[in-house]
Amino acid sequence: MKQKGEARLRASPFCLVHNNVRTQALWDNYAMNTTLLSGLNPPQQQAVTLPHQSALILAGAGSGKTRVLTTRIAYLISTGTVSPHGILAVTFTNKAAKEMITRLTSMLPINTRGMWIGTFHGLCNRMLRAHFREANLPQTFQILDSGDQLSAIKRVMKAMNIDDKKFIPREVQNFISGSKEQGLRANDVEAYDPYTRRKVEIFAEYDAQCQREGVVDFSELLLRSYELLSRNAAIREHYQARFKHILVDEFQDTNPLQYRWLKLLAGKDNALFAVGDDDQSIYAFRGANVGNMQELLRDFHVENVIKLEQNYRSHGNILDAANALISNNQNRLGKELWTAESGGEPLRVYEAPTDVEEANFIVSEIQQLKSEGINLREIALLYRSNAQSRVLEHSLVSAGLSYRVYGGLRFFERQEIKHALAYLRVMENTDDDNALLRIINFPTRGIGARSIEQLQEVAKMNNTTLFDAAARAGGKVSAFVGMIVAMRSATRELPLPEIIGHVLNESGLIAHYSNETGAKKREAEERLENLNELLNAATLFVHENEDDSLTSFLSHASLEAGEHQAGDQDDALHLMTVHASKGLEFHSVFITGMEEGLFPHQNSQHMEDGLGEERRLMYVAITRARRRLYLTFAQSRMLHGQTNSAMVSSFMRELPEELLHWITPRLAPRSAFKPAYAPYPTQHAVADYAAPAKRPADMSGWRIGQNVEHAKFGEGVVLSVEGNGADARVQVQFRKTGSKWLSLEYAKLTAL
DNA sequence: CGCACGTGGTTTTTT
DNA sequence: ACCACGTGCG
Repeated sequence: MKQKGEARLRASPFCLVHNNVRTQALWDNYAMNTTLLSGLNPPQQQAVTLPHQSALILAGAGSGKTRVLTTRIAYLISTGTVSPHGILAVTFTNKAAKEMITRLTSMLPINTRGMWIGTFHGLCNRMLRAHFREANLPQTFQILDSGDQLSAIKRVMKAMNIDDKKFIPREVQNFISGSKEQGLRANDVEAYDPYTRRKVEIFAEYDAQCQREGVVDFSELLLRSYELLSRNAAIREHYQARFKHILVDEFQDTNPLQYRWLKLLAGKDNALFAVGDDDQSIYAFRGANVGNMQELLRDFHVENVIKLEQNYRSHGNILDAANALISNNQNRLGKELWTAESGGEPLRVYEAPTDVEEANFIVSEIQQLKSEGINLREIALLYRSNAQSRVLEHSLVSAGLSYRVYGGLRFFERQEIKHALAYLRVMENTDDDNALLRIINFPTRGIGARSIEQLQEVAKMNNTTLFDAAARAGGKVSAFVGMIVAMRSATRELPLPEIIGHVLNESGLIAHYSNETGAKKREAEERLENLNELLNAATLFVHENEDDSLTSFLSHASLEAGEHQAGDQDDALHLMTVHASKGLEFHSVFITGMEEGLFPHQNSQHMEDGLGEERRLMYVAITRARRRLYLTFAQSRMLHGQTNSAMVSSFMRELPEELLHWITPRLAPRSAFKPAYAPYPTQHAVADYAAPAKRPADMSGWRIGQNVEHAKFGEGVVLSVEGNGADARVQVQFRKTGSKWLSLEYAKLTAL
């Protein structure tokens, strides 16, 4: 066994010899490392065993990215290259961080304590808690989630007397977060027009308000941490001396601020090990900058990019389709997936007349798959936008198939949970006006809008927080203050779950929901269950965390809004957006709504590299499938209450025909195009429906899919036909001018 | 205070 | 079509 491992290592050009330091520890762990490395392919081994230098690992879908990342850490530690203390591993989601810890625990005989493994936000929070004074924050600073941030912005705008019609709070929020993600404070933003200047003023006021109230939003966690490191040499040097190895997952998703944060921590001596896939960059819309990959190569003098191109997930045809599609993108770092598996099945394509029929087809296929023994949990229905799930759900319910929709409201975002947490937050930090406003009159205790306004005026006049103003008020307001103070002293010595139990009762939340009757009864019962679940979450938290303080739990609640729900066990279909599917895999995948305007989405056209991002999204969707992939589309679909006709997605034409099996009659072959127009036929949705045998010409003489020419509008394709005789109208999608309804009595249409 | 009605928005979303 | 949110009335 040992011999075999040794032979393999010798045979590999990427063996331990890379590591020039022949430490005793290395030798001791030789056997262990052969185990660690066995089963890795050569590029994976090369990545895992790289010497102390910065590296970019281009890891394709299903190429063992997480495995390489965790094995790298295990390798560094077991060879004695670095102690756990010197490891910083960063992810984007809590799920990914947990996964990494779980895998490491199973690989290493030591526990992961000492390493910093977590999300960007989690780690920044940790750092700010450790240096709250230097970061100019109260010890018990609270974290605003996006909802909290939005209400805080609305409050600022109200105080500034700003018309929320002219300045839409949501947009201001994007502006503020967007700026911070670029590393910009209000006075760093260059504003050349009055509108932007006003937004900058709101930005500045908002930050001032957050500072007064002792709260930070998500991007503030990062920015504040970045500023702490850049301004405080002692702290910066401390962490630079500590984290010899910095490892980043999903590097293509980093925003400019996150990249600067990483650079600062890496300093000039530490190794940044970045794993990512430019072809799976699908979060540009929220500030991710794929360009960071090229910058990394330059800034860190990365000499060799290691590519992980062997895919262990999908059959050949699926990969071939993905490769063909993504090859249409520009400026790729370059990478082509391959597999040792055979070609497998062709991709199945289905064209439905309507979205409802598309859903019905999917249901019947699922029933077929089910009868073949495929578990429902191994099947995913993917769509570009959430609105599409509705029709699918309807059909699934009728067919009695169980399913789970991902991406709904999460646990800590539920109203009743937010209320309960708000009580706890005010107890922790009375300056948190956001939290105070949420609960001062919930459950209702006779403190109306008028009283609250008065409080706000008093607070503003005396330059204090609402709680201080409330403490000086009388009547019901002072009763409220008394309640908070009493809660705080009554729970001072209690363990976390008991603190929460006390607050749930004393606040009147339990009583409030218990008293609901009539139409709201059911809803209230569910809310009570969730409050009970909050107690369970607290109990679990105490078990799992060393620091089981209330502050720590509240951070946890903000940073980890809670995995979607329990119920992972039951065998149910997965319904989700393509975005949400990243990182997952299924035996069978349905990519639904393959229509121009939907996927690629219409709005992507106005954005730089919008089509490229949509194509990457499609690439992600395709590569989720292990064995079987369906692509379905509908000629007409109900959207925003209106039935729309659409052409098939231009992406369909980017898939090699020989990989496709058309269940419905297939589209006209590529030769039917005249590529005289734009390089991508998206703007001028190209006419390419073959005459489907099933749909004969109707009384009007025109049939759907017919290629036509109009004297004025040029070439197009018939999307639908309506009415007869003098009333007959046809809807035509023209290459150049979009779709139009034409009355057949007047329009001069010629068949092509 | 709570309900009824009106309005705006509806690509993707983690922290 | 549908949902979330805000305002105004009883």
